[in-house]
Amino acid sequence: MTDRHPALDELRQWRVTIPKGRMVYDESDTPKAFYRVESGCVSLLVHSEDGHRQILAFCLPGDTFGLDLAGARATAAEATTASVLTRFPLAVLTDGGLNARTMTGLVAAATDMNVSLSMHLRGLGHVLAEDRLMWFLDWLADRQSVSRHGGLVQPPMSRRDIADFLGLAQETLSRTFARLEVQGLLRVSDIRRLILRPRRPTNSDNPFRQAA
Amino acid sequence: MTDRHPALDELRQWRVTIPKGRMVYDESDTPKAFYRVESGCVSLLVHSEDGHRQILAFCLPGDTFGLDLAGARATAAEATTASVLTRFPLAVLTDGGLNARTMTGLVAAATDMNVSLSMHLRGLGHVLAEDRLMWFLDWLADRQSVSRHGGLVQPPMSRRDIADFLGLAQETLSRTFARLEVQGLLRVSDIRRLILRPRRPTNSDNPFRQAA
DNA sequence: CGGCGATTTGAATTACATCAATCTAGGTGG
DNA sequence: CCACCTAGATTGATGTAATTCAAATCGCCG
Repeated sequence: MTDRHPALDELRQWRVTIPKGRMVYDESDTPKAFYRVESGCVSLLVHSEDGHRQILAFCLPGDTFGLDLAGARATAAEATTASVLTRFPLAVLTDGGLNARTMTGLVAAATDMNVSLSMHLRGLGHVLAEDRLMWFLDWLADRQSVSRHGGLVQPPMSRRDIADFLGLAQETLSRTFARLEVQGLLRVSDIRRLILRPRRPTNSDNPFRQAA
Repeated sequence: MTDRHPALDELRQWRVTIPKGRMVYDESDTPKAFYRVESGCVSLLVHSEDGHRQILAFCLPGDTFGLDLAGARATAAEATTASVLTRFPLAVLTDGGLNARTMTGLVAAATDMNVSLSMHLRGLGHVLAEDRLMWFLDWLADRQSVSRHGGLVQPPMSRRDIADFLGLAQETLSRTFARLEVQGLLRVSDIRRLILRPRRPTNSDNPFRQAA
């Protein structure tokens, strides 16, 4: 899981440790490297001129991000929690001398991000805040492989981050959490420890996310 | 513009013509090829079990789509207007024998889609329907290079498609068009011919979208 | 223990979705 | 060529869910 694209290991690389809140890169920076999350959580986000904050993706262990070929970053990347990353200089792409397997790994890393962004767009398709939040929690549960571990989910990010990810006001998110708890879909053991009620067995083992 | 990644031309390929409304591929299909739009418009979309339709991306001439490495398509692709596509079999990725330039082109095509999806997520960050619609129209104007051509924009897609792209009800979209026209931001010459009021010159020539 | 940011709660407002009906345009066939 | 038909688009009325502003509470860190 943490090494979804082992072909990348052949690239020049090194570990970097990012403290919570630190930016990995900023919007409009010139891309110099891409990264793989080893531990922690990094969010890709943009700031509108009107102060609005929108998180495009949460990158969890195993995810690759920052593989941008344009002249400037379209998003910023910020450590949501203290994180350890593997840094791959982008220069390898122009240097040449890469074997086919590695190049395929790069394409795979890029398309993985596509899948992630597509899922997000799909999640925002939900009109009701409750549906959006449940969708998010299901996603997180899948990523943390807690489908059958008693439903304990531990969001590594703040409520504000979740709100900015789901396109909701913080207050709305807070109220939605409360409403889901009343409905018995969820129990907030701690602000970062949630217990999901087991989902109905229908397509619990979805064939499409198996090899993801 | 239509040949943003000329390296791909070295791949095995052929032209296909898709009539309006025809699916290029469906959700959960096994990916066999990826495509470049030569003319027309293709939308990438998903259908929720509750009947909700969400368009993730409009692919216009020059855009590449369908470069999926997973075992199944995450989205469907449907011709919004009659379209001509170039079809590239995905087998080339496993066959090997690709030169570095072509592989880089593939990575570039994949990251282009990332940019497109990111822009969309950013657009959905707008809370007000008016802002979302203006963002969409600005995007379309950019893609049609009409910044300085008198502001004529010709959306190739229906109102329903725009609504499903922006996550709005069709009725809301219709009312929002009307409201923008009242405010003088827009004139609806014809349902598929809009005239945008020139934007304030502030960052009209944004350095970041120069080389797209 | 104190303080500041994060989160929650409350009240009022507003924008959007929904349901329903009307209107328009494009296409077909007589 | 025109009447008809249907899908797409608009308009209206109404309910509701989310935003906003404001204040209280919680919780972490020093």
